[in-house]
Amino acid sequence: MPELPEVEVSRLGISPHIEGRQIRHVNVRDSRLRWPVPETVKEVEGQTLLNVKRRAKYLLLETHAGTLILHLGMSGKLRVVPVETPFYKHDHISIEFDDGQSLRLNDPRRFGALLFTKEQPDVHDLLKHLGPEPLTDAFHADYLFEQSRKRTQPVKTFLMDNRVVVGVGNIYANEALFKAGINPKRAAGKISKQRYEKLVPIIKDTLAQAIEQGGTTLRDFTQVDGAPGYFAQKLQVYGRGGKLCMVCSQRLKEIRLGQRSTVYCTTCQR
DNA sequence: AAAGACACCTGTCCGC
DNA sequence: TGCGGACAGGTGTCTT
Repeated sequence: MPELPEVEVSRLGISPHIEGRQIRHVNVRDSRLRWPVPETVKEVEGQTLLNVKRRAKYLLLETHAGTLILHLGMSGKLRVVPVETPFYKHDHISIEFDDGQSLRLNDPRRFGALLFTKEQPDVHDLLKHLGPEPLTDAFHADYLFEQSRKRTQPVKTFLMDNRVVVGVGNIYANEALFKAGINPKRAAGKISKQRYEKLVPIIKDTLAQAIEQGGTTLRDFTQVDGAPGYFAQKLQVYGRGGKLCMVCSQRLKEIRLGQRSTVYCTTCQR
């Protein structure tokens, strides 16, 4: 279920338990993820896990021998449990450490991925074309405005394009556009710089707040598994199609853009 | 070149 | 209660 906030919360949750530990064994219980899990993931066995980084929604587990690239897809979850803990259904990967703990990847839909690269991860095919991180200074209104010129696609699908900016998934695209008062169908190239100046901080705030909230409820990944913390955040439009707008009480409209459900207020969003 | 459709897969929910 | 169909937080790849 991860959007960027949940991936970041996952990173924060697992890293204190596994960073600095030696990897004893990579147990691939089911290699049928989005791409077949390659044999090369075994190259990290015996290595010390140096750190857990994140780029977009990819988690990067770095060792001196190379980096594991892990993606949670739509339904992936991570938890840290003692190696003797019985496997759950859909526990496809178990990375076992020298202290008797293991990192489990549970992913019912198997849209997630586990890959390995010896190179710097940012030159990997999956990562090299990614746009800026939304929470860094590289993502700013001038940049987004420039990228949007001549683009006729709806602003919502534009925001969800990883080459433009990473980490804005369906929930937060809906929420940010509502807060910014922008109709998600509006052509990205026809939106003024002023409106992008309003939108960009809203995207940053929305993601940052979600990380904070997830962090409070999902801090400890050694527990069974956490409820998605960011659902605690009040979602104003996502999942509320047909219900009343929390601002103006008009009925919220639900449409599909790029095959994704899109909810907005025809009064508040122009 | 850009935009949109499709594909991958399992679980859940809704209407009949 | 059972069954078919639609849908779900992502994203690479194919088709227009």
